[in-house]
Amino acid sequence: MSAELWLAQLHENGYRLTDARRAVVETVEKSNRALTPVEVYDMARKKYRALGLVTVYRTLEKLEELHLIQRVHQPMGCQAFISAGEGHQHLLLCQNCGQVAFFEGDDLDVLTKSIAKKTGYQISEHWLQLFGLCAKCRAN
Amino acid sequence: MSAELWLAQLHENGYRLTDARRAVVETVEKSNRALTPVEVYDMARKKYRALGLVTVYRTLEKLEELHLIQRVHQPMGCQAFISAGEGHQHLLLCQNCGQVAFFEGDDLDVLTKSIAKKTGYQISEHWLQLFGLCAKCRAN
DNA sequence: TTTGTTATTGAAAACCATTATCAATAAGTA
DNA sequence: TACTTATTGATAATGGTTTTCAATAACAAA
Repeated sequence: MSAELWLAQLHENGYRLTDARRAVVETVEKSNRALTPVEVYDMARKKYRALGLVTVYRTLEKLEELHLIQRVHQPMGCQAFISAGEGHQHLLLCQNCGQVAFFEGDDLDVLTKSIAKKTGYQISEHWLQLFGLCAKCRAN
Repeated sequence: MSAELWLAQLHENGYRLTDARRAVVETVEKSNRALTPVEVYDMARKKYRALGLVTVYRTLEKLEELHLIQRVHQPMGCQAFISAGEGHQHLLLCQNCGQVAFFEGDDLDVLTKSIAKKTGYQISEHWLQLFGLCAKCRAN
């Protein structure tokens, strides 16, 4: 997925293409780690100085609505966003540099069914997130 | 774990036992769903009217520090706390009534190792959370 | 028990992230 | 090119959380 495709998606859904949105989209789409609204603001302003923080919030809101980005939950906070993986994916976070990797892995069905049986719950969703060190950080 | 044990833990760690803390501890320890600071405040004030919201925040902070409670992450927010399970446990949340159930299940080792191999990450932690309907809510 | 030290308290103020308001602007269409 | 209206950034408002501070009360020691 490139920034152009994200912009096309926005346009297809009736949103206008503006310099502010272009700057935000290019920033978030390119990042391999989760960014907070303020981080996006700081970075995107290098592309478009007049950008306002409020517009960052509004644009992130729309990108999340279109499932182009997703919120990342971490012990230190849950305000950061990363470009969303395609289909059902889980996250793997580097605790040192913050880099995010995606992985598929629905070997959870067995576990899920066993838990459903034990607890009487009807399970419809799951969140799985792994934490560790990426190859680069592990080397240092 | 009873409220008395939580209070004992606080005392052992050099914290004083006060009516405010007793009210907060009894409220949180008894709940089978995650509570936000304001919810704790409202509920605990029925036991101790003079309680201040600030004290709720401070007490929750200490309980978390002692691993007696843990933060619960949900799509709608991540400010709520529930009494922590013993040892390594995962959460199962009812999307209707909010009831929380714990389960163990470290069948994740196989998955974790496979992901580590594929991605080059060294994995040290994982978060797993299931969502669904509890038996009672499923019946209605 | 009484006393003294000091952690704890609640109220108020400060803080910070997020959201709402609003007039000016500019995107997209006819 | 002109027109409609979504979008913008600045400002203000909001709401949750944290800090400040003087008064209080827990609890250890006498």
